Amino acid sequence: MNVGIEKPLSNSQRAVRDLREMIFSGELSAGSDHLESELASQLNMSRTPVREAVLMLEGQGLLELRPRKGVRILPLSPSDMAEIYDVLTELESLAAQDAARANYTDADLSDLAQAIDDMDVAIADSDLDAWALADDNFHTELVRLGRNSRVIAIVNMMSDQVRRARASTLFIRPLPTKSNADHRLVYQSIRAGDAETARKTHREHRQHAKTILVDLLEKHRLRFL
Amino acid sequence: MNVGIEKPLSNSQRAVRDLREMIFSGELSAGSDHLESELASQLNMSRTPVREAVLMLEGQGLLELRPRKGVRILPLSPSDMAEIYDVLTELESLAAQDAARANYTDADLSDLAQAIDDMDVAIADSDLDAWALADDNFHTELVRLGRNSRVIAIVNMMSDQVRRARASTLFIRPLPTKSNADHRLVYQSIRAGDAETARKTHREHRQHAKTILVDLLEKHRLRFL
DNA sequence: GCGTTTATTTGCGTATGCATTAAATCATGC
DNA sequence: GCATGATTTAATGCATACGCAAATAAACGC
Repeated sequence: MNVGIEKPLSNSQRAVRDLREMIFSGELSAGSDHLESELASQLNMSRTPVREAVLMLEGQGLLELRPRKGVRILPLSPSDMAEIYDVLTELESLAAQDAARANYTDADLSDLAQAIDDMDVAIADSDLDAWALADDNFHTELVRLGRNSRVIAIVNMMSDQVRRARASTLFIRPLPTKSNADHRLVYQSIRAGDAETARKTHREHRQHAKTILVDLLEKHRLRFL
Repeated sequence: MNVGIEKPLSNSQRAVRDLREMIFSGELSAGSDHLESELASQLNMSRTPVREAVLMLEGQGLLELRPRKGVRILPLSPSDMAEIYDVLTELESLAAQDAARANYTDADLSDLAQAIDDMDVAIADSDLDAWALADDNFHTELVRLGRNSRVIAIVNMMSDQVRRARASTLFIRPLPTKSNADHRLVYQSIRAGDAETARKTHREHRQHAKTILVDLLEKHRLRFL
């Protein structure tokens, strides 16, 4: 176990962590520009590690480096969300299929099952934050079970981008009371080793989620997040 | 048109370009370690832009930064190749489907058709390099037609990694005489607007290519590329 | 000899300063 | 009044320097 000893994070690592946090929290809002030197002084370090962090986050698609204009926090349009959801749909479905083929024991799948149960509880409590957390856990765990490190990396990256939008989208959408039935079906297919059903079910689930979300964004005229 | 005027590339951009080239050409071989300062002097610049380039390439999965051990050019195992092919399969199939839905004109699809014709010629000539180039073009164009910028970015990234292995794999595999029939079928489905067939056909094509390649690597005991 | 400690080397992370160059501002002519 | 070119401003890209920590070598005790 990790016994409390925190390894001293390097400044550039701190910068990555803190900048991500600032982006997710909205402290750095989408579309806003920031000079390297400003960020550096906010984070109490020199430009060098900030620059390195910014370079990495640019690779993650969270921001954009525009020489002499500053660092721009990338906004997400509905069509960006559509793109992201399409990628997530394909790769998570692959993960579901691979997970089903892996002959996992119930113990291996316990985290997945737990996430589903947590979502049920959250829905019963109408606790949107808890639901969002459990939903994250479900998808993270599903992808982990697929055991494709590239898929895991890409899905995490895309999920990060979605996470930013969640603050705005979470409270305008209806409680996803039905969606957990899909989750359970995916879970059972994996458990049963039925790769085709796992894949197909998850795929349809994700496609449905996409249309719901995109329609919602359009309806609320949320052009950018 | 771009009339010959080349904008002066920044040093870190040059570093990215040159390091990539050195990796693809094998000048920096898979598994080898290199100090930042060595690379810097090879590229005639200071450590700073090299470091920035390395950071970006690390995000692309081409190398790994191991403090005090140097920059490690990442080797690709057969299971890495399997992972990559799985991702490519899913995302390219998505692109094929989306392309079919886009109602492209023959003119829009001319590059795709051209790539297929080029492959035919290359196969007739037994020109493996020409075939590889045309094959690249086909896949690049297919994904471009899918019009999902994230898919394009990810596929390019994964293709880069495959490209490194091609030098080793190209000459041990049989001439892909049959594969072009698949390409044509995908093309025709896109042209006909038959998204399901385009998707399914390309998917099967890619899965087939994966098993061929992975088997070949195993058979030749190519543990790392 | 061999394991342990201490010295030395060396590569990295970061700070800093400067030259470059794009943007912004201003001046000038039409 | 507007456009165009000159001038100023300022953010960046990069080189350089330095301290720290890790790796290696050397010295030492057993």
